[in-house]
Amino acid sequence: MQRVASNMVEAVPATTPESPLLTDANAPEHPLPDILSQIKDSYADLRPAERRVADVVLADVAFSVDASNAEIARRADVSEPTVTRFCRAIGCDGVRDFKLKLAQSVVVGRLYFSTPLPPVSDADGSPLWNVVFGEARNALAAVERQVPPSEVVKAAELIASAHQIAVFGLGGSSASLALETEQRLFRYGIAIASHSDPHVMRMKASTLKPGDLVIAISATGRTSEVIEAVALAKHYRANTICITAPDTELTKVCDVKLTVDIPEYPDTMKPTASRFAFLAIIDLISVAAGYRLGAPALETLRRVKYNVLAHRKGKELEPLGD
Amino acid sequence: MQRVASNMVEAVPATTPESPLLTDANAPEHPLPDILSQIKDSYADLRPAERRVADVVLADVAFSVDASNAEIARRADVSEPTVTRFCRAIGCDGVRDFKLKLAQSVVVGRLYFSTPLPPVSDADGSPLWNVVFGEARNALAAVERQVPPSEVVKAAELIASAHQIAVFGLGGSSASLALETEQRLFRYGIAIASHSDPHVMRMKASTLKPGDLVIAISATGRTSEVIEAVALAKHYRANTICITAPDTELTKVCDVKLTVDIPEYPDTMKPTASRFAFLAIIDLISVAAGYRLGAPALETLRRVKYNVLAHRKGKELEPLGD
DNA sequence: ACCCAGAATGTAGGAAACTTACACACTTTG
DNA sequence: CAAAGTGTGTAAGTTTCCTACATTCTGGGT
Repeated sequence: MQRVASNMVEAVPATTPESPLLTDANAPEHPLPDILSQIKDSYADLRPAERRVADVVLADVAFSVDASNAEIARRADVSEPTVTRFCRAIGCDGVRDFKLKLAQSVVVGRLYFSTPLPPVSDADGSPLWNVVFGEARNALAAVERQVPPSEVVKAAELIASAHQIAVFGLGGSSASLALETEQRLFRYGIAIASHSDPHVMRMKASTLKPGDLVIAISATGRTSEVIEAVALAKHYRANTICITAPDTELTKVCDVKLTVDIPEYPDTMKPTASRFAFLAIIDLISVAAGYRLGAPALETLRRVKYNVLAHRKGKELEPLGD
Repeated sequence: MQRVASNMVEAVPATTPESPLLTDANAPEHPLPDILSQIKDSYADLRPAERRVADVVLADVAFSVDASNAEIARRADVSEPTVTRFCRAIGCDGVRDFKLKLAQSVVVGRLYFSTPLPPVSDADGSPLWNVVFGEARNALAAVERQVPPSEVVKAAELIASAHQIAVFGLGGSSASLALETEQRLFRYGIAIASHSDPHVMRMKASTLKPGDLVIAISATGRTSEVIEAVALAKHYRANTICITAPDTELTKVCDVKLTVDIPEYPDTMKPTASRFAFLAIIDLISVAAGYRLGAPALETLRRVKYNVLAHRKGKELEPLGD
């Protein structure tokens, strides 16, 4: 069943699927809409003409906020009702509601790029700082609440008992998080390698055997290359762990799912706060795995640390940082 | 002279007093509205009936955003045109425009308040969790307290004006943070590359010229390879920024020093929490650099982000990596 | 005290934006 | 190759908002 008949849609007021994104209990009022994401999410369900509308909106959000139904329709080369239907399809009450939400979603972007760098004040006020730190904290809190310790323990067990581990992450943040995971775990004497090239990922995946493990990292959970590589690994009976957003494609092909939903101010321009959350998850599983490995890991760690220190002309004791 | 005759107002299209808040020439489009303040500011100039409207709006912003002209009029016990006039009086084009800006102001307000901070969850978790999260939070707080915005701004200026940028980070965390920095900044269309091989670092450093920039990342601030490479870069008159611990060797060879001292619980198993701090610093400088670069960066970023959502198979809008 | 300018506000008609209902065109399938 | 069904546009509502004008109120001058 693809989608309900359009007639039905027009008749029924609007079931309001209620974006599952932000189902937080203590949400302030409106759970701060992320229309742009909603558009992207429902893009697959849209009909051709509606997609043209989506393209127009995504291509020039600023225009769409001010434009009227008719103007958008003209630019997308569709009829006005199609625009209305588009708005409904992505979960709004109508064009007005849509434009309102769209207007709200561009605010965050303005904040980041309203050229004069608003309050440069050294004091406290700058909303920029508030947002960066606030979201980082929220991300941590989200992990704390949403990631069940039992899953972390499961992940640690898989890590501790794996013959070898492959970490997959594609694109900016995920790639560096994958690298970070590798760096954390190899210190325990684990055979681990991170990959951020789709081809290499697939090649690696097809070499895996039972007892091997894949850790997949994706902020969106929809990166098809990663999903395919993981599915491939699974086909060869390797175990799979994902660190991603909940209820996404990626979670479906993984044994252990470490997921967080980060309530975030939606803005494409802004660095995503999920990196903080994922970093925390990586810490959790590596610490847990470290303890799980017990003595051998400790010994390895000690040796690594010793050599690092020695190499540094043995100045002082340091955390295993760099 | 109190205010112009209302007839005049209705005749003249709208002089648009142009909010003096953000009078930047090359502001993207709209200067991010703060209607609530505008209402309060112009309250004195309002006519009695309009003030009733202002009261109603201020008393229940959420209602006003959704309500129609008529509903607001009824609640304020005035006629619809009065509501329209009120909107004009505070500098909007009309009721529609007013509601749009009001909706945006609500978001802006939330940004300022930031972190309603969800109740920091209980302490019953395992000590492992408490340590990981506790230290991550401490790290963020340390950045907030110790890193002066002025230094961040200086760093952003250097980044924005650099011909090319090299990021140096050696070893586990620093290498992935360097990669992360590269990923964040290249989105602005900056020529940037990260390096985590000592030899390559030195080679790169010796190719630098005045106007180029090095960003050095080190948790300890004592990684000799990095320090030497930075010194080499400095010898060739490149600018240098470091992200590291305060008062270390590395800071001595850098122009802009972004340092934090993270008090850590010494546990060999636990990865250093400074990574959270450094990640936050990277966010800050990249956001600030985005501001500094202004419109061109915005456009580049928009293109990147838009194209990252590829229309693959003409079907789904999916991310090309995260 | 009265009247009159002019400001303040409401009323009503009309314009614009948005929505609904329906019809036509184009697929898909038996 | 028809029949069912889906997708989209046309045209006619409906709501929402705005303009023009009428009315009421206010304050000052005589």
